[in-house]
Amino acid sequence: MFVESAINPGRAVPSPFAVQPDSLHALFSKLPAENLSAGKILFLEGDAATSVFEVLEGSLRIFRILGDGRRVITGFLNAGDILGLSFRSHYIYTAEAITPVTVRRLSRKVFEAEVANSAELRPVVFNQMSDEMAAAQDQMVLLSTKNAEERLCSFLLKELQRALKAGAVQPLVHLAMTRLDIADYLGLTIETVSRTMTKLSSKGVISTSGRHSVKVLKRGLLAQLAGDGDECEDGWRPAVAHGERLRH
Amino acid sequence: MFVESAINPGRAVPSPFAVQPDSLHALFSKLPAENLSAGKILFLEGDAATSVFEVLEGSLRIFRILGDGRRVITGFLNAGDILGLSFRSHYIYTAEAITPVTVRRLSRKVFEAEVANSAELRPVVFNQMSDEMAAAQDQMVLLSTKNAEERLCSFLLKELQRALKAGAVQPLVHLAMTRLDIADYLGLTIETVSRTMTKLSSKGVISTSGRHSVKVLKRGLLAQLAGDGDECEDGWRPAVAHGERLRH
DNA sequence: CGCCCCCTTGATGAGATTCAACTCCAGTGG
DNA sequence: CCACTGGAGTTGAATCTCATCAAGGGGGCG
Repeated sequence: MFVESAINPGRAVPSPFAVQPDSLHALFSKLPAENLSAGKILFLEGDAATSVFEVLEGSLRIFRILGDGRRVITGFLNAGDILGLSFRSHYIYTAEAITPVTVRRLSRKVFEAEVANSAELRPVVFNQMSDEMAAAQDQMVLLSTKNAEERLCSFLLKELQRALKAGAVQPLVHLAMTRLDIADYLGLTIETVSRTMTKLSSKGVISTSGRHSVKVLKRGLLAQLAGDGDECEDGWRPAVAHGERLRH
Repeated sequence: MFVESAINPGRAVPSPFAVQPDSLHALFSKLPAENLSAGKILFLEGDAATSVFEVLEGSLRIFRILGDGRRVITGFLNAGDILGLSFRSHYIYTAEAITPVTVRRLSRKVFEAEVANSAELRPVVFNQMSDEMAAAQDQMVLLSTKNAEERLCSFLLKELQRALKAGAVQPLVHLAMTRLDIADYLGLTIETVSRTMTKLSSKGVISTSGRHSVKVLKRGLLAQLAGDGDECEDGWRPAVAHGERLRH
């Protein structure tokens, strides 16, 4: 059950269900499902954060809009994900449906009361928040240091892992979002995303069919091109430049 | 006490003490202080996450090292900050002293037990984690969309706000970290940071004296150059492209 | 005082953005 | 059934910002 707790592996996995899959899920199970059609807003940045959501079906993008109209997508959500934990009084980003979406809504008050009353639930919520934090850190690493190809490969690799974890047998990724979404998520332009996709296709790493379907032909190479293949894996430690460990 | 909860303002503030300043602090108050000299490591990425820390004095950098040796600084910590909340079983980054540092160490087990037993403490811990998440999101926005000047101005502005909040009367910022630290934090090179500093000086926005002292001469212009001056402030809302709100 | 490291400044080049044209596809209505 | 239309994606050429490579200052500490 705690296989996800080894050195790094669970970090990039956005699913909240790596541990104790059911206890959070159960909170929502008796609530009515709500439907959003594609393009509809679930909540806006700046709104009072009154609800926590569970995504039952479909995909959403979460983003912030800057003063000059630029959009930064900070994440995508899919079936099984929980949305709305890491907020104080107001939502710090907008959540919008990419595809038709089904969610369950739990009032924040009830949610907090349930968490307060359940010693089982607390570590699950805590782990969920820690995973979100870890994913944000990964994204910061991607945005600070990776070039266009590395970013796109990282993205495709993560989507592939998600698909496989969700039960896919073929290395086939369905990208619900548009190229512009991917660009805004990776800190690139739509043209650069498109060009890089083309380059990966011509290298034989992937093959695209239609706008939303990508088959991964060379997973190893994809991982290598993603740039963090050997990052701190299996016991590797950064060289300590001029410091010793703190005795304690 | 809840002034920090208005639309956005508290978001970028890393201090955990915006609300209920003392309850977290109190947890650590009876513990012995530990000292680290500059350059010493408090903990390494990948270490078992056994402790939570309170910084009493000094500054630290938290970072990850990539396979090829590149370093990504994901944050800086100062007196009053809490370190080590957002972890699962292992630390996901390294924490290293920039200046001589004094910390108090609380075992994770004890910390979790205390939190479990105190209904007062839980929302404080929760808010602290939410603030960390918000700061991470801000950093993602900075790294995705801002150019070198905007990044540096954002950074200086944040440091200025921290200094003022800490009781500074003059608009004087002390940068404990090196240019390389700033570069690794902002996703730039040391040369670009240096050039941009020079440019801001010659524009009369700031004036530097020595390597670590920066006086902010034109705070308004600095905020404007930071690029998010009018981002969603006072009720501004992003135009909803093709969506309506979900009725609920 | 002198050395070393940190920082600054300059010249060049690579990679991504920008601007622009064109293709492809889905949906619509005649 | 097919032409029309508009959004999404692709491709090309020019531009620009920032990284890289290289050399020179300056401050702090022995």
